[in-house]
Amino acid sequence: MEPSPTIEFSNTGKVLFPSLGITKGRVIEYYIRMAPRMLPHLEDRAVMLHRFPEGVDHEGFYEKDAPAGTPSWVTTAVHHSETADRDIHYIVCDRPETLAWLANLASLELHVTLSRVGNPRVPLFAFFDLDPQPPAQFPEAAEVALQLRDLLVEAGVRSYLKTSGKKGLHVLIPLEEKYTFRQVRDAVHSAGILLSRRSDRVVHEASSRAKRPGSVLVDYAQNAAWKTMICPYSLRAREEATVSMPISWQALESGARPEDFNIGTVSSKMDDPWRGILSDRQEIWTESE
DNA sequence: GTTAGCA
DNA sequence: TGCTAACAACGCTGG
DNA sequence: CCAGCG
Ligand SMILES: [Mn+2]
Ligand SMILES: [Mn+2]
Repeated sequence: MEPSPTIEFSNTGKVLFPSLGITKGRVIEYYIRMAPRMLPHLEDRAVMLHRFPEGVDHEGFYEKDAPAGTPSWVTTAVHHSETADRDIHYIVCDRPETLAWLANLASLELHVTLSRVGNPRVPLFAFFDLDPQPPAQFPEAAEVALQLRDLLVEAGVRSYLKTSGKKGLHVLIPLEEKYTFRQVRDAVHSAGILLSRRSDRVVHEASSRAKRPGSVLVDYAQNAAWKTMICPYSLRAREEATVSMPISWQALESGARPEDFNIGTVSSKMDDPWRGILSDRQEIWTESE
């Protein structure tokens, strides 16, 4: 075991969300207080950072490879990227100190893989990424999410919902660790096709011609090894400092909105609508109709 | 935001 | 020692 | 194979 780390926080007064005056210190405090909720989703997964050292009004950058200066107590896992023909040393955020260190790097957004870093080809979830196509907004995504819920209920599946923190919604189904991404992606795609038959609002392909304005895309392509999803409770790099928030289906029906959940309103004391998700492992459903 | 490299 | 430039993503699909 | 997208 490495010695207990001490982290030197820098520029804690620097404003990262100008329109709300939120400083980096507030961001660090947020991630420290949310660590109990976030670590179960981070501790054995690769993480990708979306960093904004100059704040959300400036361009950010993604970071996968652990940067020079990564402390020795930070866990990393090597993966060889075929595309880039190089090794990537993914950060594995398996302790609160790592979360605090990432926050100090101005990693406003944390994106996680859908599989364990030690078993990257086996998905932990089926992931429905619901993307409203302008001028469609959150209400349209909510309408489609509720239709998707009905379809999944018919198939006997328990599903879990979160806001993306932007305008979309994410629906997850935790799985037995025995499927390939191909199997899961195909099942999500099929459900998208079925949903598009039931609702004119739904589109199931991301091609530019298929993405009709005002529709909601059921984006199945995110179900792949080394693709990522915004981590539950991660901040989003938006002016409003919103959070990707796990919510109940009941809350969605009652008119919950993405902007209800932000750095000022979210705490780890709130009820957890995702309690038990990581042990609620289910079989892939088979659709009828 | 941090580090490597150079004056 | 102090300053500054460089650097920080890739997997997947459609065409 | 490349461009575009998330
Ligand atoms: Mn999305
Ligand atoms: Mn998407």
